[in-house]
Amino acid sequence: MTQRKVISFDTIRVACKNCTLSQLCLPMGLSPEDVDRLDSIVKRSRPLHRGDHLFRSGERFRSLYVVKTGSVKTYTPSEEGGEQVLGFHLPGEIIGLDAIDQDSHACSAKVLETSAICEVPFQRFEELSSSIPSLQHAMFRLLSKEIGHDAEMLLLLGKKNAEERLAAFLVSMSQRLSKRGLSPTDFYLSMSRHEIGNYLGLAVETVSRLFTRFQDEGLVKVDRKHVEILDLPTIEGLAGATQTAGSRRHSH
Amino acid sequence: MTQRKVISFDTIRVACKNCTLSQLCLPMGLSPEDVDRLDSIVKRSRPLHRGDHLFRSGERFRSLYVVKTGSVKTYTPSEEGGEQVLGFHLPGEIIGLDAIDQDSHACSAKVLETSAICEVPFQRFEELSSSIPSLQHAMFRLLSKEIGHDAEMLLLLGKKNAEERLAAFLVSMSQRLSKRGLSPTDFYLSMSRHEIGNYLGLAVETVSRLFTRFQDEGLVKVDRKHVEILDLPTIEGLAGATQTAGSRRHSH
DNA sequence: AATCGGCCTTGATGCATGTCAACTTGAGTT
DNA sequence: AACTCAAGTTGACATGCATCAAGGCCGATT
Repeated sequence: MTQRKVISFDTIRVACKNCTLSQLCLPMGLSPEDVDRLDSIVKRSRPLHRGDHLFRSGERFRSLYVVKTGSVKTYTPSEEGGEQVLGFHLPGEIIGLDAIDQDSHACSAKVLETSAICEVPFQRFEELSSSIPSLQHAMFRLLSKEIGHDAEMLLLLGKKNAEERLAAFLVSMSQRLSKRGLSPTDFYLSMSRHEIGNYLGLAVETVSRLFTRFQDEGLVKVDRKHVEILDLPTIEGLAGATQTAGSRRHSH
Repeated sequence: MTQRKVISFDTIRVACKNCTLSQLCLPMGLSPEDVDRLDSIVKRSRPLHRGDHLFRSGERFRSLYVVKTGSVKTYTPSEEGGEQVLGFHLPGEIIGLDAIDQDSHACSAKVLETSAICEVPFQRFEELSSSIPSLQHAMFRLLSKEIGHDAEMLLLLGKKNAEERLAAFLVSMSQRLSKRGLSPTDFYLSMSRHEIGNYLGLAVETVSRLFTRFQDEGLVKVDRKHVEILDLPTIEGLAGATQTAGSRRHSH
């Protein structure tokens, strides 16, 4: 809850057209004029801090949110404090897509570290995308991409073992960070081991043991939240292995 | 591959406006005129049979498909014949949404029984939905609904035990069939035990044992593909139970 | 610098469920 | 009616990972 550093407002008062994320975000493929129109409906608030919520399960759906800097986790809280982590969201990624249908949020979104967030009022966005075909197309693609990503997670949770899951997690982080211009082999995780385990359907202890094992095998160097990937190809192999020869589960 | 019965063509040459599924399908909330416009781009082919593919992984994406009668499974094939079943699709449900982003199909869709399918060429659909705001809205909701459904599956695969998974599967089938005017307590499953297990992340044997157990406990009566649900409330309880007192996994 | 508490790690143990194997059943074929 | 084959069932056994428990480490607070 303690704020580490004062973030300059200049860093978040940027328009979409100047945003380095525009290739990953909604402006994807829009003309400069259309980007301006989109920009005009986007709200930018002051930075949020670790633990703050963008929205909570059950709340009325009004806006989509885009991570500009920092990171966010989405999760479905259950009675008795249990939860299922649905995802970790990095800059450029859009949050709240699952709420369009029900008009209310089924999951909660919590900020993992000091983060800047863009808010996109959905009704206005819908009007706008009616009049900008390429924005409608970008939105269809975005929703579709989310569905595709979920399908990958289903495969991960349905068929992969603990080792494959953590490897897949590391590869995913590596790729996504890389797309954002950061190092694919040296990064800090903003989420706890507990949250990683929850996300991957594993116990904290299993995650911890796997990190240790990967380190012992020379695949990574881990110091708390700091991860250095030493042998990405091997980790990709572990992650991708839908079934390495002679392994178990649902072969046939 | 053997065709059981000759299906009259009249049963599939129906327009969207006369379709009993219009409340569940794309025409959801459209004016009669707009339904006609949508109808004009929809193609209806002759019935497909068990084992036929709507599309295969890797193929170029051209159309969305809607189940009109029958049922379809989607799955991601992997090398060596393994697969992850992503879903079973009943009348009114739309298939192919995950392919919009990549412009190619990442999964395959196979017909489980003789089925009638509507094909919706996507490019034309996109043009149409630009000019019909309520169609755009319906499509956003549909994509969003799919994302919400996937999130439920993530919770199921990430946190629920075998018993809860099969119960959730039965409840889901019951609810969806009920919405289509069929009995919520008496139905035939078009998929094999193997496919159910694959979908739920369980071994065939586990599924089989659970059906037997549920039957012994008087919750259902099962005869091969025929399922009668005798005690729906209890099954719903098992399915919903995010964590029944004294059970294991990620409590805390 | 001492204390505290959360997070992480490591070890020991148990169980749910996967795996292997044998048998049963029913539908289709001859 | 005998045969065949795929699908399902049931039992015996193996194991990956959760669970339980204890201890270590670091950052925050005083």
